[in-house]
Amino acid sequence: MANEITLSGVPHVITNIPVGAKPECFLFAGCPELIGTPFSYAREEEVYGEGEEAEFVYKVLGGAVRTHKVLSDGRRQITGFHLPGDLFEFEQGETHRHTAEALSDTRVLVFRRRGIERAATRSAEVACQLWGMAASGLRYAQDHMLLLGRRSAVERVATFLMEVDGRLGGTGTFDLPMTRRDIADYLGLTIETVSRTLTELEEDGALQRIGARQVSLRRARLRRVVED
Amino acid sequence: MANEITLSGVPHVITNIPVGAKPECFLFAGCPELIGTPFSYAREEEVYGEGEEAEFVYKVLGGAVRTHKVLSDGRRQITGFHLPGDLFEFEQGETHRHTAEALSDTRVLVFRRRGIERAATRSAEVACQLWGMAASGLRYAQDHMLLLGRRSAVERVATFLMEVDGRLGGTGTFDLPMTRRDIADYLGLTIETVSRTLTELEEDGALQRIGARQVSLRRARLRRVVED
DNA sequence: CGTGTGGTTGAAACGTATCAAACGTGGTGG
DNA sequence: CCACCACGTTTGATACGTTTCAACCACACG
Repeated sequence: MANEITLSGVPHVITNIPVGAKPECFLFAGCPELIGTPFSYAREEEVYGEGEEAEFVYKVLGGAVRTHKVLSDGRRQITGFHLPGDLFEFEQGETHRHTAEALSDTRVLVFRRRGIERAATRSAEVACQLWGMAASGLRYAQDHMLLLGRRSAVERVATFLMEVDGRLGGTGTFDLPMTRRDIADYLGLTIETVSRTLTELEEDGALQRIGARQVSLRRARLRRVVED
Repeated sequence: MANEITLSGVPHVITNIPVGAKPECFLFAGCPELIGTPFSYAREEEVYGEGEEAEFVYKVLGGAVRTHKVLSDGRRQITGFHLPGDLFEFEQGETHRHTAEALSDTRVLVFRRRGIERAATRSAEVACQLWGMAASGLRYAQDHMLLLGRRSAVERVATFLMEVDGRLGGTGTFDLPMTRRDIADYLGLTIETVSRTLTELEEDGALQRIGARQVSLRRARLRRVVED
């Protein structure tokens, strides 16, 4: 992986613009001054921790990342899964409000927050893009509030499966990239409830499972369960 | 109330800049081109409904507004209470993702979304302010996810009381501006549980009540309950 | 072929929801 | 001015869904 120096797990960005940078190196399409540096994390490796200084913004190239918050007694709430193409931790503020960890071996692009902020203060277009991304993150979070506050376990799991399916291409058949624990901590349930709910959905013919990870959704039936 | 024409409940903004506009008419300090128009809503009146075209951004001057989402069977999740000074519905997008209603008689300033977007595309500073506001809304929503997904009823109510206290001046004694139903729908509980939890907290000496609305918090004890 | 990790299943406990009734307070009309 | 009504709140008894604790299973890995 070029353009990268690693020093005790922390990415050190080379600031010179590499010649012939590929388009996917950019933060946004049409913003060539913001070049990311590739970086990799192993399965379960921490990308950053809550409270740490927020120096970078991340864009997932391959693999997946989860961001979460924890209470002192260990209760955990996952606030998002970040799949290829997603940007995360582009909020403002000095320190990280989450911990981020790689679900599987993951490649990301890191962008200096400084550079992004400088670009935003100079270019209204960049700033508007950032506004838009924060706004869509907010919409997503508000939808998830409704799920956490008001939906039953079956509804949560069914919603989750349809969401992952959509983000993974919408074929209806895919491998869950996360463990039961991650799903539970995302949905505000326990692993046992997630597991039981999956078997229940399978018995109702709303999905089929092959092994623990692969699922084939009967989307019409799942939609009936969610039934906005 | 000057500079206002009402037509079937919808505010119609006068686009001429009024001479001698007061500073609190502005969306941000130091952005004189964005002038708001005052408007009022009665208790329980709808400000806008989910799915409607999003034409305005709102800033609360007095009173309070709640924004919520509903499922088809009536289950409701309040995503935020908006008190004097707060801006809301400044996200991007064509249509409203929430319904907004006045908790009590409420005065707001409305700003044309068009004008704000135009200002944002022209001024990086404006766009950065909007980015910042969306980002802080996102942080707030993520904290609330942790509450809804992982905290018990007592913790939710205690957190809520401390939050309202902080936003109402932090004196420890205040009148709750919303009903038990609103509190319940904000915290993902039922009104009965909210009520029982309040009596429980009172019995534990964590607060005192006068009537249904006024509370005096023993903040040290409440903090022990929350105990991040 | 054992060992570890993640997943499933079962039984019982727990916390919150549900249903129902009583209470209190503020507003209205006699 | 007081009686009455309506609405929001509190309290009680019971039901239900999810969690907890425990055992078991399946698969990957050394």
